[in-house]
Amino acid sequence: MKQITKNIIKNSLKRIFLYRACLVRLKLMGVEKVFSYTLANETGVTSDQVRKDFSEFCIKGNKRGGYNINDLLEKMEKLFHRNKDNNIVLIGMGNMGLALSKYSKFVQRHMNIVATFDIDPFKQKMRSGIPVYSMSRLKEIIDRFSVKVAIVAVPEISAQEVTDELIRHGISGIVNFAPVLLKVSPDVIINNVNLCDELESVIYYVHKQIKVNGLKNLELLYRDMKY
Amino acid sequence: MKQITKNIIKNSLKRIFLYRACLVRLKLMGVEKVFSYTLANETGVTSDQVRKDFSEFCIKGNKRGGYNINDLLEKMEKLFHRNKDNNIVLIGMGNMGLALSKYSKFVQRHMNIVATFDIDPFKQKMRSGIPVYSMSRLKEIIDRFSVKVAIVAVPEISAQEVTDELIRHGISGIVNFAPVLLKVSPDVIINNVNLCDELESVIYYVHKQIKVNGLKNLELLYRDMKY
DNA sequence: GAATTGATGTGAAACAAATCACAAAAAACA
DNA sequence: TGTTTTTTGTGATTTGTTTCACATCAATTC
Ligand SMILES: NC(=O)c1ccc[n+]([C@@H]2O[C@H](COP(=O)([O-])OP(=O)(O)OC[C@H]3O[C@@H](n4cnc5c(N)ncnc54)[C@H](O)[C@@H]3O)[C@@H](O)[C@H]2O)c1
Ligand SMILES: NC(=O)c1ccc[n+]([C@@H]2O[C@H](COP(=O)([O-])OP(=O)(O)OC[C@H]3O[C@@H](n4cnc5c(N)ncnc54)[C@H](O)[C@@H]3O)[C@@H](O)[C@H]2O)c1
Repeated sequence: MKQITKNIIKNSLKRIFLYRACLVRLKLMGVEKVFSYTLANETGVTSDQVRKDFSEFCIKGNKRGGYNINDLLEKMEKLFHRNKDNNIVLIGMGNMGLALSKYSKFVQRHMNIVATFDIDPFKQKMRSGIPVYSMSRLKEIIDRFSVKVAIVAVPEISAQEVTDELIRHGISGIVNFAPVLLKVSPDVIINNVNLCDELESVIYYVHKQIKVNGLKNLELLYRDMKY
Repeated sequence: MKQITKNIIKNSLKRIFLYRACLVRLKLMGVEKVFSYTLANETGVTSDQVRKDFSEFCIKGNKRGGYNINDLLEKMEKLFHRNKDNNIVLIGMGNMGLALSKYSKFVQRHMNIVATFDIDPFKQKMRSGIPVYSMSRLKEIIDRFSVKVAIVAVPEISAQEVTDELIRHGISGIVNFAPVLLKVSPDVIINNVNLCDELESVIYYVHKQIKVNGLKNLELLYRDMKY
């Protein structure tokens, strides 16, 4: 039986995001050049790891000269298709959907939520600048804005049905906030975000730490915390 | 240079959460017994993996008889300290904080947000049933409810300062929604949730898939999606 | 009650990821 | 110009994780 994924984000990709955030910060501070160990220090990984990660994504620096921040950022922009805008739709304008629709960082990173959708007629009005449509207009909007990626923030019970509809209309990547495992064909990318699990795992490690050694057993922690 | 962690959640622990969610569902449907391959099918992993994961957490079943769902759930409850309630504080009652404070699944899983905090006086009133306090009452509440875990949902710029204060008052685990790497001593558990990165990674894989082979190169995807 | 069947549990093997170690290249300096 | 220094880039090694393979046990069948 073949293993299907739940967590599509490779660690190397996650780290690339970390490096980039760090580069943006450094650039704002007027820094122009970094070495692998600069990034390593800032992000808590090793300098070897930084270079290996860059190597994996075919990012090259200058022997002895480190990396030019602008170059690096430009390469990353291209890698993540951030030269052009990415249009996103969001389904479910409840508590979570509303928060996400107001989040300005998405736009800053060229991820535009062009429209949101909800079955509840009371929610179908302009909220926080982004229009809230009824589900009947889903196909129209997806086509008009060439949307490929969607955020699912509907209740657990509706998530599969909404997903099926999205895929039918041409969506091929989904960030899913509902705590269910969506059943999709393997050419659709699903990234599940389960905040209960995130919180619970912290509780697990905190309790474990307290139990083992009154808040002080670092060795054991390190073993579990490595990834 | 030692590698510090960013992603504290081991995959085996994440999978245990998956299994549990599945068990709860099956129990509601009246099922009493599962085999490793039942869970495997439902969660998209292999049955070997299920058994190995259980083995790691010292969970035992019955030779040939599979696992009794009630037993299994009980063992997991204990493993995750869900027999007693876990009190949580939430800092930052903006868009994200508000959504989280209204999320009913936390309570269902015995994770109680006992109080929320904000510097903005306009937000310091009862909202959604949970009180919003000024930061001056942080220590009092943490002590009163023996809080060990906090959710940080303040802007990037304030996250480190808030974290330092939390730790000073005895918090030892944090779920952090601000897109910054918090600097803490290694006995504090930090779990960073970065929703921009989660969305962006989906975009990355979707674009890659399209580029490589007009939406059809599964082999390559599988390689990237494995974890 | 022996033989068969169908599951678990776990060492061994295969695979993947991270770390190490060092060659190569470029800058600095003598 | 030659030597030293510094940092990249990447094979080799180590460490960690998943998959495989099978011994083990318990239920079922004959
Ligand atoms: N609120 C949180 O902090 C939080 C945290 C983690 C996960 N989640 C998950 O995110 C999802 C949404 O949570 P929420 O708190 O915003 O819930 P909510 O009930 O506030 O909002 C859900 C929205 O989805 C809409 N909806 C329902 N069925 C729909 C359908 N078939 N098509 C379109 N829209 C539909 C509803 O009208 C509602 O507006 C849930 O699955 C929840 O488990 C929420
Ligand atoms: N809104 C989202 O969907 C979303 C998504 C991902 C990440 N985030 C992150 O979560 C955090 C909060 O986002 P948001 O959209 O809710 O922002 P927001 O501005 O709506 O809310 C932030 C809240 O924190 C309070 N605050 C500021 N400084 C504080 C301090 N020192 N102590 C206590 N409270 C303080 C503010 O008064 C405000 O109420 C940010 O770091 C953001 O990047 C938000």
